[in-house]
Amino acid sequence: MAGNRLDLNLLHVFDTIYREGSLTRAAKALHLTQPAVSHSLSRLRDHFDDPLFTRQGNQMVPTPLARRFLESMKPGLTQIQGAVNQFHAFDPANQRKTYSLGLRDVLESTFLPPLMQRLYAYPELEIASKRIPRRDMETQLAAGKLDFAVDVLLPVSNQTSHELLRQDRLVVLAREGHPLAADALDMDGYLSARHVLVSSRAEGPGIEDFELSRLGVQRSIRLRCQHYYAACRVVEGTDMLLTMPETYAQIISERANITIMNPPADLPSVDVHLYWHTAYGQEPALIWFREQLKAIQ
Amino acid sequence: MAGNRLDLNLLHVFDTIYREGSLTRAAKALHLTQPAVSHSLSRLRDHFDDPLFTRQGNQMVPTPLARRFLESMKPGLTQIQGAVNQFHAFDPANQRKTYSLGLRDVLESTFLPPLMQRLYAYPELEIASKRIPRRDMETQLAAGKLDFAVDVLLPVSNQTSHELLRQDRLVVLAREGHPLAADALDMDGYLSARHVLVSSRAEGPGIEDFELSRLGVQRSIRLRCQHYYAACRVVEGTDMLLTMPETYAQIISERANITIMNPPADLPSVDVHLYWHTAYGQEPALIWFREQLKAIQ
DNA sequence: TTACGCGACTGAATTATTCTTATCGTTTAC
DNA sequence: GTAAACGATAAGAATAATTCAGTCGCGTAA
Repeated sequence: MAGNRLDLNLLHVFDTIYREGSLTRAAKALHLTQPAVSHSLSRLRDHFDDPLFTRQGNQMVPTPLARRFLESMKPGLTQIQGAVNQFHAFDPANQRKTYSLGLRDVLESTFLPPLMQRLYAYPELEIASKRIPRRDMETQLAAGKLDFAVDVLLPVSNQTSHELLRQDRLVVLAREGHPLAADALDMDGYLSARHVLVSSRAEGPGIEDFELSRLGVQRSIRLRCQHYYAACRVVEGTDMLLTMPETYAQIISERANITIMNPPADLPSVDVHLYWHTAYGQEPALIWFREQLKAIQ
Repeated sequence: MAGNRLDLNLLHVFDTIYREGSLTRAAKALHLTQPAVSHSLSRLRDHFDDPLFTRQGNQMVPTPLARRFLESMKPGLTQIQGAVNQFHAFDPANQRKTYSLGLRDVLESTFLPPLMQRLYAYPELEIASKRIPRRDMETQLAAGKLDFAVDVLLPVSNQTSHELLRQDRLVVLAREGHPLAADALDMDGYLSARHVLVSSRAEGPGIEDFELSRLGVQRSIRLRCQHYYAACRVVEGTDMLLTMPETYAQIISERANITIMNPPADLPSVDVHLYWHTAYGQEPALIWFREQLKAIQ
């Protein structure tokens, strides 16, 4: 590469050194020898006039400039790799690939265990789950910082595609031996109890409350908290009821003294959708991953 | 480059051939010889197993696959170039750079003329203005398809930065010789007339109507349309009034038989903001451009 | 139709770059 | 304290890219 323009292939090397924290390991990952990587690094150092990585103990620690640089070039590199791979089949058994997922807390517990079980056969694949604010979901997908996001139905621009992954029925949880758990739960019983509401928002009703008010009734919410797990602990120790999605309820109830009951009326289901950037979603590696996600339902 | 991984430097060549539509011109732009570019192209052809560009007459036309590929890799390439340039000063006089702006129709007329006048001294710079739906603004900024967007104040995620560019006062327009134009416009006069409302939305009041209803009055809107220019033509030919931002009103009134009046009450001003992606905005070329935009106020 | 010129392609030789092998100096861990 | 691990460096080898020279195809003009 003539001129002062940076050799783009060095970006791969830079990214790998950053990820591996070692020239030797980076060399192995790149199928090169250690001196080759060392030379590439020195070329990068010349270009940026900065050491980029300093040796501390037995790992190469990035300098602040290196951090800033990676931060701003990594999404672009991911996109380019995706664009290039678009025209070649994806081989999950041999190709290394990191998928980054946006999952809200509850979904981590319901999705990751079966997903990792399924992906265990592919040791080269790596999953990174992040919790991101809803408002940032689309921009992160568009910026290439996130491959997929899983969430309830949200309004999105047409640059973002989505697909229904799972419809989760709402069920009611009570402690084992709860007086209302003896028979099928009816509306009078449901309304006579005190309730826990789990919501990430600071105020406003839950989706089940919308349906209840449509039926002309109202329940008495005595606790509002952010996590279902905490709510279940409360339910375990009191006579309060908790209304929540069935899948996660099943998982929690396995290790808790909790009974799951059908709700006293037809409540709306929680629709869990998979989101991805329309254009980047053409990449075979991402198409393959979508299939895996759908298969674990 | 060993292995089957694509040499990333070829992407620059690909992009340039695409842009120039000719190997010879691409070679000049890249400071290479024509056969060098030809060789690079044949390497790309091997990799993609596709001609990518076919000669038609005296220009190289991209194949459908080439189009698809450019579409998906161009944003990433732009981002990477930005990330690399981040650490080197920007020289607007000699460096080639294309800025892509998201402008809504009205803003094109108010921004582009003074902007291009200011940028005329820099022949290497290129501006592309696009109209994009509001909902897509953030994702396009995040995807690197847009460098800047200019619009009224909108809710954005913290990945998008914004800055107030200009506060535009609302004024009232009437045809020259309109009976109400003889004296200063008072509220009784304003309300006695029929009004045109310009809005990109299909329904709902304008911002001036919010203020009027706060004052306990309501005006009579008889026409709702999408463009101020069309609305002015209507105003020119009738006794209807139009309330709109002053800057654009000044521009239109120069070539129309229209009088500009102060509104009969303090109306809220239209705040025009400049938006950009927080991370990419660190690039010197973009910082420089922001300065230019602010300077033309 | 033919001649001319432009622009893309090809091949061989040269040049330049990048990789590898071998070795050294540090640092870390046992 | 010693061995192992890791990154930097030097010199030679291999590879890849560039240039030069020439061919071919196509469009344009005589």
